[in-house]
Amino acid sequence: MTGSGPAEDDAGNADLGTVFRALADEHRRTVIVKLAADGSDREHTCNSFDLPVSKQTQTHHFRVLREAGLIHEINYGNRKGIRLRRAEINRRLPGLLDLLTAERRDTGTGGSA
Amino acid sequence: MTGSGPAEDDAGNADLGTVFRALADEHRRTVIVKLAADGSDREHTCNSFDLPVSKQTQTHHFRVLREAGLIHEINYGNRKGIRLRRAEINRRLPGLLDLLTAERRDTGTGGSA
DNA sequence: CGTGAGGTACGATGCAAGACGTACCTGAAG
DNA sequence: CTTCAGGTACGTCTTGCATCGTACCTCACG
Repeated sequence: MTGSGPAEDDAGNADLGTVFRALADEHRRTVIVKLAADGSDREHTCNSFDLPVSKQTQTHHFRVLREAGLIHEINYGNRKGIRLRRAEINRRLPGLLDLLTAERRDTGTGGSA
Repeated sequence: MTGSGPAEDDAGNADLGTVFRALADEHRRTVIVKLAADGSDREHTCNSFDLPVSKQTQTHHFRVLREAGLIHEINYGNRKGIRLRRAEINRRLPGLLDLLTAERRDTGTGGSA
């Protein structure tokens, strides 16, 4: 079903270790959360995430997320589109996106229960 | 004083990064999966996991899992009990244990449409 | 008290990962 | 073609982490 994605996106085989390792980084988690919070699967630009790191490092993070099967990277030459693989994630890892978005909503609560 | 001290175990404040980093390791994931597969919250001994690492490394892994709020370590002096914090996990991270156990069951499927 | 198994603490080591600098590529705008 | 912004590739530095070695602690057993 990965119609648009040829061979570079077939990271649907990534194991849990790869996914957790990708999501262990706060910057990468921020990307996924913003993507998931959008609700739509439309493409985002890299700048829309405001990551406080250099361009090279951003490229690295997006690569890790792609290899973990969490996002698609649509290459337009001198521009790039980032798209959440929501369907695949919900199929292989149901509840994962809920965990991520819930964490962000709960940030700062501090109150037990 | 590692006994019933609650302060050291209140890792319910551990953020998602700590949890994902803990679960990124295969050995630690194995521990949680075996604990979750048991169904009961009874204590397990460290030897029941058959981790292919030295004792010191096992101590390290259990420490990481404890600091991530995933397990309790009951200290009996010269022996230790490991107990899954199922209730807290399901409350703060609902679906997480399902992700872990599903991965183990799904291993080897690889049936991509 | 001595012995032994289980566990921990501290240090060292080897490897993976995050971050950046430099250089280069790609496409749009002039 | 030149310029410029966005992206990438490679090398490097630094940090973090998994692992083990050595030494020490704790309790049960005799």
